[in-house]
Amino acid sequence: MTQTQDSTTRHRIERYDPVSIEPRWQRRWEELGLHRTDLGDGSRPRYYLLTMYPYPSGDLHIGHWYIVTPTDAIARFHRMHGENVFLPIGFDAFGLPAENAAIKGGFHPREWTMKNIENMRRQFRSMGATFDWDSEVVTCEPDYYRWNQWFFLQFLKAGLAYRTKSTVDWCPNDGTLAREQVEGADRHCWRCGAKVEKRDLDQWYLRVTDYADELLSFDGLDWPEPIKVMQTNWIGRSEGGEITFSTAPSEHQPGGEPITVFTTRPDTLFGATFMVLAPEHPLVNSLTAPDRRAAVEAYVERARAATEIERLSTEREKTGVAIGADAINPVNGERIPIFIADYVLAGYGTGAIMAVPAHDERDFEFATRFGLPIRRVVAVPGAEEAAIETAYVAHATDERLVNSDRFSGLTADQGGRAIVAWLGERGLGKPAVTYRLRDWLISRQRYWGTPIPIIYCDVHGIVPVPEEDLPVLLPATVDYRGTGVNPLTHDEAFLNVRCPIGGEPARRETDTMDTFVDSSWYWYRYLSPEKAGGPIDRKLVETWTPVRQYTGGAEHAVMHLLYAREWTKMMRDQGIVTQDEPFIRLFNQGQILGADGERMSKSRGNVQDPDDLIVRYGADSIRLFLMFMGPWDQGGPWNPTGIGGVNRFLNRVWSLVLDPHRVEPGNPDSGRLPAGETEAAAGAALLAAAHRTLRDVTADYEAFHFNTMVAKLMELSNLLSRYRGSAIAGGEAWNEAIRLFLLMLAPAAPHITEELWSRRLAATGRPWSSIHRETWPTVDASIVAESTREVPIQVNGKVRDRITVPAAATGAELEAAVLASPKIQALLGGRNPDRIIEAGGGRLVNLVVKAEG
RNA sequence: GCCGGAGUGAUGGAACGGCAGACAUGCCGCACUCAAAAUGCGGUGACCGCAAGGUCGUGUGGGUUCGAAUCCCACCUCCGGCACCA
Repeated sequence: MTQTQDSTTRHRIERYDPVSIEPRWQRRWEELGLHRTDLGDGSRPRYYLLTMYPYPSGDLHIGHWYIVTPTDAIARFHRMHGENVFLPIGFDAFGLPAENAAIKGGFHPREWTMKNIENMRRQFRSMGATFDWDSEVVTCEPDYYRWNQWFFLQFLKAGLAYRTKSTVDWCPNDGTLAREQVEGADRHCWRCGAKVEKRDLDQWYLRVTDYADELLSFDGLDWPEPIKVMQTNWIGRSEGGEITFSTAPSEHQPGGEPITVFTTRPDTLFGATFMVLAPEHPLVNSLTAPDRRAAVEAYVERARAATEIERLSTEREKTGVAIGADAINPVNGERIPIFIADYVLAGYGTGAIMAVPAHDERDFEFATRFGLPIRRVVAVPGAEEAAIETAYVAHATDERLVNSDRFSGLTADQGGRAIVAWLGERGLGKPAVTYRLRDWLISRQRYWGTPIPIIYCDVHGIVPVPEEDLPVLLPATVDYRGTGVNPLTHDEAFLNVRCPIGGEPARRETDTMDTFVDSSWYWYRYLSPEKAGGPIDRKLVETWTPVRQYTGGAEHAVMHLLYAREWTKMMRDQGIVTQDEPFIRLFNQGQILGADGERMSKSRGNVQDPDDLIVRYGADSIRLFLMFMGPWDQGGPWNPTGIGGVNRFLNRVWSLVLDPHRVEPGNPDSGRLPAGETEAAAGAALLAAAHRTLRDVTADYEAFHFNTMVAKLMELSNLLSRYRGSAIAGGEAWNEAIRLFLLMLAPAAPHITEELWSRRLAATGRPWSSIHRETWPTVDASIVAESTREVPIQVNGKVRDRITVPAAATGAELEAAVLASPKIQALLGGRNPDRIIEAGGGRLVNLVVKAEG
C-alpha cells in the first residue's frame, strides 16, 4: 500500500500534451529534411505514392484529412522498409469557384486562390503529413500552364486536337461542358448544379475516342472493380453493323440518297417497319416533304429547346413526326416511312436507326403510339404466331429467325452474320463498332484557366501560337464588369495580336482549357516542377512512373481518372513518355459526410474544421481516429464521439512508456502477475503477443486495413496495462514489447511516438535519431509459436466445450482428448459419434451424431 | 429500368466456409476522491432460469455443407453510377 502511494504521488509524470509536442517535431522534421526525396537516388527501391491534389477552396475539412492521413501512414510505413518514397502535393488552382469569389469580392481570382493555398499548406503541415514540399505544383502558375499549352500544340500537330462546330452542352455558369461533366437525368452541371442547355458552338476537342478500345483494357492495373466497371460502361462499346438504306423517290425528291444506320441487331433487319432520324440529322432538311415542313421544323425547334425539360420526366412519352419520305430496306426492297424523333441521338452511331418494334422496347413504344406495323422476326418454337404484346429482346438458345425470307430458321447470331455478309457483298453494309465515349470538349468560356494558344487571322485562318511564344499569359488585371462574361473577350490588350505567319492584325482565342487538363499530367511535373525546357524530365519520369499507388475519391471515375489515362496514351503516342498507363494501383477511400449524412459543404453548415479538433486532441488523435473509425474505403457520416477513445488510448500509451511501474490504487490486482504465472512465463507471453501483433499489424498496413491495425495495437496496450507495475514491468521483455509497439504505431501517430522514442533514447544515454528513420521490425516466428492451443469442440455444429491440447496435437491424439472431455461424454450419453471432423489441421473438432429414431 | 456496392448489438465496426459481436463508443456498477473530473476494474445481443445451463440470433425466404455472417438461388431495403446509346 505504501508503494502504491509512492508511485502515484511521488513519481507523477508529465501529462501528454500533443499541442506542445506536435509543432515542435513538425519543425524538427522540416529542418532535417526528413521528407525530402532524393529523386536521383537509385540505390533503394522507388515508391511513388500519389494522392489526388486538392482544389484550394479554402475550407480544408476533415474529409481532406481522411484522404491524406492514411496515405501519409503508407508513406511512413514504406520508408521504414528502406524504400525511397516520393509523396508530393500540389494544388488544382484553376477553376470557377475562384472566379465566383472574385466577382463577388471584387478582387483577382489569383489573390483568393493563393490565400487559400497558404492556409491549406499550414493545415497539411499541422497534421504531420510528410509531403515533399520542394516538389509542389500550383497549376495556375505560368510555369505550369504553359505546358498545357505546349501539349495542346503537340496534339494539334498530331491531329489529336481539333476545332469543330457542333451542338454542345452549355451551363449558364460554367459555359461549355464535356459530356461526362453533365450529370443526372435532369442534365445538370457537375460543378454548380445548374440546368444544362444546348448550344451550337465552335469548340476545341481532343480526339480521345481514338483510344476507346485501348482504354477498355485494364491489363496490369490493380484498380477497384467498380471503377473499371464504370469506365467500361462509360466507354460503352457496342458491336453490330452499319446498314445502308436508300431513300425512295417521291414527288419532292428523286430518291437514292443513302442513309446509314447503326444497329446491334442486324439479324432483325426484316422486322424494320420504319426508320427514325435524330432531329439534328443532316438529311432531315432535304428529305422533308413540302407539306410536312412546318410540322418537322416545329418539332426540331421543340426538341432543341425542350430537351432538358422533357428529360425530367422518367416516363417520357415517345414523340416524333413523319417527314414525308420513305426509305428502302436493302434486303427486301420494302418501303418504310421515315420519322424524326428525339429518342434517337445525333451524337451516337450514325444518328439514324432502323426501327424494329417487335424486338426493341423503344421502337415498340413508338410504333404503338403511332400505329405502325410490328413484325416478329425472331421467335422461340411455338411463339411464332402469338400476339405481340411487348418487344421480345431476350436471347433464348432455341430461338430462330422467322419471316426473314431465305434467312429464316437460322439462329439470331447466324442470321445476323449472314445478313451482314450478304449486305457486304453488295456494298450495303458491314460489321461496325460504336462507343458511347465522345471526344473531350476542352474549351471553356472562362478567364481563370489556361488560355488556348490559338490566333484567328482573317488571312491565314486558325494559327497556332508558335512554341517559342509560349506561354500565352493570362492578363494580370481582370475586369469582370459585374457579370459572368469571360473578361478575356473584352480585354483589348489580350485580344489583339499580330498573325504569327504574316503579321496581319489578328485576334486571340479567348476560351481557356477545362481544368481537367491540368490534372491530366500533374504527377509527371512533380518530378521536376521548375524545369524550363520542357514539361517533364524524361529521365526521372522513366525511373519514377507509372505511379505505384494512387489514392483518392471514386467521384472522378469517368472524369479525372479517365482523362489521366487518355492523356498518358496521347503523350506516349507523341513520344513524350513510354508508358501506357499512369497509375498501377488505385485505392478509392470513402467519403466523410457531414453529421447529417450529406456532403460536407460550407453552405450546408455541416463542415468539420480540423483546426478545432487539433486544439482539443492533437493531430495524432485525429489521425488515429480517422483510421480507426472503419474501413478506409467506406467513409461515412462524421461522428466525433469516438475521438475520446483514441485520445484515451494515446494517453495510456504515454503513461505506459514513461511510467511502467505505476500501480492503480483502486485495483487490487494491479501490480501483480496473474495467479500462477511466473515472471518467465509472463515475459514470454508478452513478447509472443508483441510479435503476433507485429505479424498482424504489418499485414494490415500492407492491405490498408487501418481500422483493425489500430484495434490490434489497442489489444497489445491492454495487455501491457495488465502487466504494468508487475515484476516484469520495465524488464527486458517489457522494453522489447514497448519498442515494437512504438515502431508499429509510428506511421499512424508520428508525433507521440517520436517524442516517446526520443525520451527512451535519452533515458539510456543514446544519441537521438528519429523513429521515422528506423527499420520496420521483423517477426520472430519462434517467439510467436505457442506450446499449447485451445480447441473448440462442436457437436453437430454447436460449440459445447473447449479443451487445451499441445500445439502439435492432431489425429488420434486430439480425438482421444476430445472424447475424454466430461462435458462431451455427458452429451454423447454413451453413443459413439458417427463422424469426427477435424477442421483446419486440428483447429476445431466437430462431432456428428445422428438423431435417435 | 440497367450496372456496381452494402445490410451484423443502442452506435462505429471485427470475424482464411470453423468459438459471431474483436477493438472502441455509449450505458450500468464498483474502486480511488470530502466531492466532481480524470484514471482503473467489472458488466453489457435477445429470451428462459436463483443458478448451473439452455434456446434463439448476422435484412427476408429457400438451398449446398459435418458446419454458412461468409458460398448458391429468389426477394426486400439502403448507398453510388448511368439516363431512351439503337
